[in-house]
This record gives sequence, C-alpha cells and structure tokens, in this order.
Amino acid sequence: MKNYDHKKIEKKWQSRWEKESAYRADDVSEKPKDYLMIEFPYPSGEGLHVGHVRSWTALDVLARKRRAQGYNVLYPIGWDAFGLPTENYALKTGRDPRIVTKENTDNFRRQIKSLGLSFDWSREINTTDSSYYKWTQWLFLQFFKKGLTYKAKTLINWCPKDKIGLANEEVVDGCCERCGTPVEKREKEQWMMAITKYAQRLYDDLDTVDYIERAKTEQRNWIGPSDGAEISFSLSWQRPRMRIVFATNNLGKLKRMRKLFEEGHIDIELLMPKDIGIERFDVSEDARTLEENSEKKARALAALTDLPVFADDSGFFIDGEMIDPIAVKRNALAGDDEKSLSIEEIGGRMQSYYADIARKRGGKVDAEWRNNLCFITPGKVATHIETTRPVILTSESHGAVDPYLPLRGLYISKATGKYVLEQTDAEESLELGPITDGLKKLFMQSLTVFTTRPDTLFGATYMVLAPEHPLVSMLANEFDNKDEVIAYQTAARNKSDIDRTAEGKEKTGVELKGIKAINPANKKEIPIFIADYVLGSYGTGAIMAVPAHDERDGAFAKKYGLPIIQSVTPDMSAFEKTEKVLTALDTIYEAAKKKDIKFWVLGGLACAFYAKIIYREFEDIDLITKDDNSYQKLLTLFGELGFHKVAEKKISENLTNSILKNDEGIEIDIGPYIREFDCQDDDFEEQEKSLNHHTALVLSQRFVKKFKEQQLKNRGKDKDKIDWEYLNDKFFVDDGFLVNSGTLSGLPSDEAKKMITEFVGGKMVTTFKLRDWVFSRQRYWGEPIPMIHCERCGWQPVPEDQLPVTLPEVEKYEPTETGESPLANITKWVNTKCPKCGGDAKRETDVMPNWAGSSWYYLRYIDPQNTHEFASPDLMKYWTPVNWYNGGMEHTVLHLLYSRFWHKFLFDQGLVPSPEPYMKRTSHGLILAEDGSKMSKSKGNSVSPDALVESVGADSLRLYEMFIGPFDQPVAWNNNGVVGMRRFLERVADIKADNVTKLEPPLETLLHQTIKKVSDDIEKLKMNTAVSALMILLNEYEKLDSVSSEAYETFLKLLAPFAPHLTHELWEKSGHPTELRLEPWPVADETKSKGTTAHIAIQINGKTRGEIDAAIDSDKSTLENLAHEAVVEKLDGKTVSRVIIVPNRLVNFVVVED
RNA sequence: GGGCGAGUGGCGGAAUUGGUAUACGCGCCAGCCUUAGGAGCUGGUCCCGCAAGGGUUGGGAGUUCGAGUCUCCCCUCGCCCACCA
Repeated sequence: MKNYDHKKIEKKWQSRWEKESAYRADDVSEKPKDYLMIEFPYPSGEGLHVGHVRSWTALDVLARKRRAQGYNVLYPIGWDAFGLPTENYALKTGRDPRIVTKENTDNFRRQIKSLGLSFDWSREINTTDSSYYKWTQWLFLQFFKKGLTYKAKTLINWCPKDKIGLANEEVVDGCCERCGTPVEKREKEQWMMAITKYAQRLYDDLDTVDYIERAKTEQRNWIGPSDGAEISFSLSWQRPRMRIVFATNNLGKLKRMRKLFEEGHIDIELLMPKDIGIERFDVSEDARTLEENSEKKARALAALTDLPVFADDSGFFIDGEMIDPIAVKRNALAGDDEKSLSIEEIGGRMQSYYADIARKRGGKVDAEWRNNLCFITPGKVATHIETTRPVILTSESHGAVDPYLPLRGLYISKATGKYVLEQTDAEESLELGPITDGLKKLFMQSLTVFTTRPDTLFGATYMVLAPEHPLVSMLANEFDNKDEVIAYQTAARNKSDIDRTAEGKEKTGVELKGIKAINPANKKEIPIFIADYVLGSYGTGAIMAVPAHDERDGAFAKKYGLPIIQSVTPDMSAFEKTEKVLTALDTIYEAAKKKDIKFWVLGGLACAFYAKIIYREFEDIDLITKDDNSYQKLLTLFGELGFHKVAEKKISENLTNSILKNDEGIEIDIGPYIREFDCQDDDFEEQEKSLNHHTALVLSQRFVKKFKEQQLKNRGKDKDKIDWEYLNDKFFVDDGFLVNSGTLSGLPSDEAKKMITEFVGGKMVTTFKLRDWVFSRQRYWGEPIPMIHCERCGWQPVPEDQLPVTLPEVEKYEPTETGESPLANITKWVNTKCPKCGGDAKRETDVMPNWAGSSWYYLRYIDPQNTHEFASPDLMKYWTPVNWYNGGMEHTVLHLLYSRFWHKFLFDQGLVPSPEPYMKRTSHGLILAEDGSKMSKSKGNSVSPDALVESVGADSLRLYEMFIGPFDQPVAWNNNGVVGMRRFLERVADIKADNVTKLEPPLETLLHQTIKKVSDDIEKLKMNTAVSALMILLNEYEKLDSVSSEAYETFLKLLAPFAPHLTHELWEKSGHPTELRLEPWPVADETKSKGTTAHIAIQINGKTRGEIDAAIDSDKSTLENLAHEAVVEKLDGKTVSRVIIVPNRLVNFVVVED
C-alpha cells in the first residue's frame, strides 16, 4: 500500500469507538483502577495547539497500553473555560462569553476527537456550567466556615489596563503577566484564602509524592520556609512622658481605659478634660452616626488643647443593639439648650432616658451612671456598655485629623492572627487583648523583628521598618521629622514593584527621629529607619540591621554612615585579636565622647594594635613597635593625612597637655582612659610591662574623620588583605564564631542562635515566603463569590441550598471605573436579603480567580453528574488519588499548589479520602516553532493540528509528536519530521505476513527486546526511543520477503497506542473478528530476548580493536581464547598483563609495551 | 545575585547508567523509477586519510583496564526565583 487512506480509516475507527463507548471507565470493576489525567484545557479561540497534542497523546499512549494490560483506566477531559481571554474577547466584540465558550469548546472537541485520543467523554465537565460551579462555590463556603477565607483591605497589585487585581503570582517583573503593563499598588477589599496556614504541610508532604524533582524544587522555593527567630526590641521615645486627654468626662470610662493602659504597661497619662481646665467641649451640630459624633467630639476638644486627644465613643449597645446617640441626646435635652445645662444635669437626664428604654424592655438599670452602666434584660445576658470603636486618638495640633488612623492595627484578624488595618469581619470583637496589644504597639513598648541570624544580634546597629509597617502609620504624626517620614512613605506606596527593583539596588530610607530602639543583647540604643528594602509582607515587616553580616544592611549602613560592628568571624584565630582591639577602642571612644573632648589618645600596646589595624588598610604588616620601620612609615603616612603630633615618650599629663596645646589647644586628661584600657585585659597588661614604655599616637577627631574617608575609598581594593570582612564591600554573611558578643563570644553561630534568642526572650519560628491567596477578581467571567454583605450582620455566606449563585447576564463587560466587577452595575442582582436577619443586603460582586475551578476538577471527573454532593465518597475512595497527572511546567507552582491546598483542606474536613490529590506529576516540554522561537498565532509560525490530520493523518501526527524528542524537554517543530512518520506508517502498511514463515532468532530476539523496550519506555514516557525501537524492528522486517504472523501481530499491538487507527485497520484486515484494542499487551519472554549469540567487543588497553560473535553466556576462558585469536597480530610483541572480561559485552586486554 | 539543569554530526536526538559513541528520524549526496515532480525506491553520510590507520562527546586536569557517563577547575547556554532579613 503505497498510500493508505488515512481519512477513511481514521473516521471509521473514531465513529466506531464512539458508538461503542470504547473508552468509558467503569465505576464498578474487578480490575485495578488507574486514574490518568492531563490538565484540562482552556478553550481558547485559537483552537488546539500542537503542545496539547504532545501531552495528551503521551498519556493516551499510556492509557491505551494500560488498558491492554488489564487496568480500569480513567482518562477524562473537560474545559477550564472561565478566564480573561474569553472575557476580553467579549469586551471587544460585545458577544456573550457563554456563546463564545460554547463555540470554542465545540471546536476543541471536534479537534480532539479527530486525533483518536481515548478520553472518556461521558465525564466531560465545564467549569462554567452552573452545575459545576455550584460546587466550586460550595467548596468556597466550606473554607469560609472554617475561617480560611476572610476579607481584608490590602495593598494589591493592580493592572491599570486590565482593571483587575492580580495575585502576586501573576506579576512578572513588576508587570502584568497577561498584558505586560506595569503594575500599580491599590488598596482594595479582597477575599483572601489562608493558604499560609497550610504552608508547612504543603512543604513537608512534597516528600510523599512522586513529582519530577524540578516541580518539587520550584514549589519548595515558592513556599520558601526559613528558620529564624522573632526578637523584640524595646523602644523609647526621646520625649517626656506622654499625656493625652480623653474626650469624655465620664469617670467610669476613663477608669476602664486607664486600666487598659495599665494592663498593657502603657506609660501614658490619661487625663480628663476637667484635669486641664476644660469643662465642656460641646459639639454644635448633630452628627449622623456614632463615628461622626465621636469624631466631632474629639475635634471639638482638640480645638481647645495642644495635647493629643483620645476620643471617646458616645454610643451604646444594649443587648447587642446600638442605640442612636443623637436620639439619646435629643431626648435627654428635651428641647433645652445644651449649653445652659451642666454636665451632671445632662448626664442625669441621659441616665433616666436609658432607664426608660430598659424599663420598656422589661429590664432595669443596674449600675451607677459615670461608673458603669448595665442593662439587665430578663432571660438575657447582661451587656455592659461597649463601644464600636474603642478609642480614637486625634490631635488638631498635629495637622490633619484622621480620627481612625491611629487605631489601625488594633484589630486582630481571626483568619491570620495578624493585625489588620480595618475591622473587616463582624466576628472580630473588641476584646481587651487586642486593644491592649494594640495600644502597646501604639505607644511603642516593643517592636518585633524576624531574623534568621539571631547570632548576629550584638552586631545589630539599627532597625529598619517597612514603609507600610503599621507603626509608622500609627505614629506618623509623632516623629520629629514627620514630613520627611510621611513623604517617604507615600513615595514608597506609589512606587510600583518595577520601580522598587529597577533602581538598581540603591537603597533609600529615612530615620524615624524621636524614637530609638534598645538592642536587647547589649542594651545599646540604636536608631530606627524606614526603608523600602524591607518588605511589609514578609516576616514581621521589621528587621534588625546587621551591616557587618548582611549585604543589604551593609550597603544601607555605608550610605547613611551607620556604625558597622562585626559580631561573627569566619575563624577563631581572628577572634582574639579583633575582640580585644575593638573592645579597647570602644571603651576609649565612648569615654572620650562623654567628656565632650575632641582628642583621643592611645598609648602602649593598644596604640600598636590600633595602628596595625589602621595600617592594614594601606599595607600589610605584622607588628608595629617604636623601632620598627613600618612604624615610621605609619607615622609618615599619618603625617600626610594631617596628623599633628606624635609623642614617643611615656605618657604623662605634661606630655599630653603639651601635645594638645600644640594642636587645637584643648586639654584633656588622658590618664584614666589609658589606665582603664590597660587594666582591662591581662594580656595587654603583661605585654605592657615587658615593653616597659608607652608609645602614644594622638589622633584628632579631624584626623579620624579623614582617616575614615580614606578607609572608605580603599574598601574593596584588596579583599584578602583584611580578615575583617566588613571593611570591604564583601560582607561576611556566613555562619562563623561570635566576636564582640559579650559572654557569648567565641561560640559557633549555630549554637549561639538558640542561646541568644532565649537570652533576650525571643522565640524560634519558621517564616514562609508564601503569602495568602488573593481570591477576588473584579471581573465578570468567573464564579460569583457566594457571599452577602449586610450592614448589621456583616458578611454572610449564601445558604448552601441557594447555590449556585448564577452569573447573571450583563450588557457591558467592562469593569467599573472604580475597578468593581461589571456585576456591580446590575442592581437587581446585587440587592438581596440578608440570610441571617432578612434585612436589605448586597451580594459580593467580585468573582473567583481562574484557579478556583481547576483546584478540584479531578474530583468532579469521578462523579460528574452528582447533584447532591460534589462527588460521592465511595467513588472517591475508589478513584482517588490521581495516579498520574501530566501538565505544563508553568503550572507546577500555582495551580498545583492551590490544588494541593484545597485537597488538604478537604481531607481535614473528612471530605476526601487522601491527603494528596496527585501521586505522580510529570511535565511536558514546550513545542517551539521551527526557528526555536515560541509558537504563536500572531507570529504566524504556529502549526495547526487540523491541517496535519488532513494531510498525513492523526496517526502520523501522534507518532511524530512522540518521536520529536525527550518528553520533558522543549523541542523545535519540524514539518519534515511528520512526513518521515507518514513514510514509516506506509511501510508498516506494506508489511507482508503469513502463517508459514517461522519466527526464529535473530528476529525473534529482536522482537522480544523490542517488546521489553517499548513497554518500559512507555512507562517512563520515553516515547521517542520507544518509537525508534519500533522503527528498528520494522527495518528488520523489511529485509525479509514476509514475516510470521506472530511477529506481525505483536508489532501491531506495540504500535497500537501510538497509531491506533492504522493498526486497528491492519489488524482487522488480517482477519481478526475482534478489535485490536481488546488484545492483551505483549509480554517479553526473558529467554527469547536474550538471543543465542552475543556481539563481543575486543579492546586493547580500553580501545576497541576488533569484534567477534560468540554464543550467549559463553564462559570467560572461551571468550578470552576467541578474542585473543581475533586480535593476535595486534598483540604481537606485547605482553598481556591482565584480561578484563564483561560477559556478553567485551574482552579487554591490558598490555604493556615490550 | 541565588537555585536548578544542560552542552554529543548540518538538525531533533540515542547510548543497556562506567563497557563497541553518534542508534532512530530529518536533511544532504549519488543512483534508480519517472514526460516531469517528489511526500517513491536503493545506497551513502562524525572528522583526517587513496588506504592501512588515527582522531572525536564545550575546554583543561584527575580517578579507572576502560569515561559522553564519576571527581575538580574553567567556558557557554537554558529555566525558575529574585532586596524574603
């Protein structure tokens, strides 16, 4: 058959298989199950890509082979049809995405079916069907119920072009992954999923699954755990004790608030307006809300004082119901002018008004006005006065008032346990804990950092906060340089990520003036900066900066002239020297500073050491003494730098005085410093004695400054010259031994980490890079998030029996200008009733991200038509987990991680039977265009499967894609290659077989070797070599006039998974009544595959010099004799010293020349 | 900058895991068939050499009877992450 009619054959078998439901998986079966899955496609308008064909054919080959091996194979297909391209297309054309999706899936289905892929079409699913997304929504609600979804106002990545919030994962190099527009930061309320709660397990359980290593590595990097410590730094204001005024004259409230302060160890004096002589600060106009009222009160008070005002809230809850403050007051005043009444009078009237309410409700007032006010209602729990917002700090004297701003950070998010900017969840109540904690933060008792290097704590010379750190916002008004701070903060916020990184690592920052931190290790006061090289989203948003041992901190410290103190050294020998000298220098320097003197004096050995250290900046010398040449050199050098005087006598007051007079005329008493220093160290003292004299260098501050400049210039010139890494640009960032670390000096880093952390009361923690998943999209074409917002009850889930919340049809697909979903414009849909209280409420208008529907689809395949649960537990028990999941490398981080997260959560709820969704994961390589560039329709270099199916047939296309190269590697397309496969198949069709020809070695051997090779290779997805083995076999067949029918039929069976149509046709043609696909998979016969003869290589000194054929498994001496005979001339004149024999493979003569 | 991976003909790539390097396919060359054409057939195709023979897996060293494969150094390319404390 020179040319076989692929169109006819392929059509015939495809319709036959469809009619027979040939590839339907049985839910009830005696056979072992095998669940194979490919990533369900996004049905784009472009149609099928040859990349799809590669992945799906590979698993199709596997599926067909395993069916033949007796497995009950589930190989399903579906559509991941929500998504931006369809929505953008709808935007452009105004067409309904439902219709577009239908067209696209129809086209995909037709294309897939033309390839003969053995999918189980009876389980076809579509994420955009409401019968599917009903369960996506249901699953979302399970997360909500367990507190794993929450709404948070956060800075999100905002793509100004797509008008859509992006997950961190969708931002590539600071640009939108889809359209490449630089991403902006925007504040937005978003649904979040607390994937971080599962970070540790998602990380650990990677050890239990069989994923390609690269996928595991990438997931591990993404989760990014690092072990370290959280350490608190005490803070101190450099200002007198803060006094603030409480905007109420209600003593009870004041007392309670004072108690809160006490409990929180907040050292603030809380005053009543009376205490500062303000009797009344009435609000002239009515406020409409509680907040407004309290703000107005605070403002009124703030206008009368320069002190910060701590605003009271004047509303009350009774039995959980808020009493309108305006109404209370109006009733209390009863038409009288507020100003004409005394505070007490108003209070009294209000009390009776409350008593009135209480009476009406069948309760009574059970507390003293001004002390505590309680209403008791029969049968109900007493509710004491609560405020909706406990405190508001404001201060007119500090400019613009945002009354709520200072309190941001006081709320604890139930989902994350972290402070959030706004109270967003109705369930979050105002407990004492959060308030005192918040106040503690507010008034700066401590600041917690995360560090992986607690061992370097003694070298922490400053702290850095992220610009968005809550503390900065809370206290923005309190810094001495508040304008600068606020400006920096604003600039950082407006910077897109691309700006933040594009500036080429040049670090910027601003010191928070008026506040200092205390290094808990050495009790030294250190400055605090804000800088955008610290990320608010990682760790605690604050760091201790150790410039000597962290490159970033080092760069920052250099730029801003901050002290650099080494606290770790790579080797112990360096330790002794540096430790002593640094301590000595420090002591003297500190002492000199205290005395406010401009000179310092070093004498004796200290001088020598210091000089040595200094001098090493210029030239390496071992020791300086007064007689030493290098010492003279040093003096000369110092002289050049402007050094004024060198004394070479035992230091005395006289001498000192005279020296100093000669310089700038300031006298100091150096004696005590020298003595203090000398006595400090035994070694020094001893050596001092032996030297028996002092050599003194007198350095002026001016000189020191100059010297430091010089030192800066020389940094990095000769890196190996100095073992003090921090003097160079290259910082010593590894573990080593501690120096300058008090009693811990000398300890190795790893030991010191725990010790220091315990020593300063910190705790060891693991921090992850992984962040919570932004789950909201302000878009149309996605699953509506099934939540309802009620003014009274907060966020309420849509009751499960009301699912699905179907996506309504809209006229316009554009997001609103404010970035809300187009759904927000459909008031009829948006307005609904609160499921809890029945009052007016609004639907969430955001939709879910694309990853939602794909996070659980493998479960739906198991039971796609189930109307009362997402899948039957029994069926899940049979089918899960997925045995083998193949997909693109680009999905190994996001999709796979999200999917594992959902699955683990479901496992915890007892909803799925296994902890991991996928047992094995492989990834196919990309198919590139012929020129090696990425294939795309716009470039016009893409290959259409349709055209190839038409011209050479699906079998040739399948075969080529399997043969094209290693499955996991990217490969370039080559159209001629397809033709080669077509040629191969035509030759297959031409093979003649009969029942007379015998199957015997060597062909029999090769056949069995091929069975083994093809079987093994398919399991390893080494499809290219499997096909190659079949070609080799065919080449042998063609050398014969005719082959035995056994050989022929086995060949067809082996080729069937790759080229199902042609092989089925040929099988039928050779007279079989049943289909080839029902035949069992051939099994290689070990003895037959061994053959009868072996080809033996003969080597001399490892180089091949000949070859022989020998009977298989010949013994060694036979082989040696045969081999010797074969190369006897080449061994002539040489002595064989050794013979190495590898049975059935080679004989190697080791010879020595004569 | 950090992590991972890879370098073999004109091209895609193979090599039983330390044992005859360049299988299989594409392309190319020659011949055949053909009015012609090539998606047909036959043969050839790593390099030097007429040959005998010799050399060759990015470069350099090492271990070994024997290295594409293992070790070290260097070079080049690809992917992922990227101020993660």
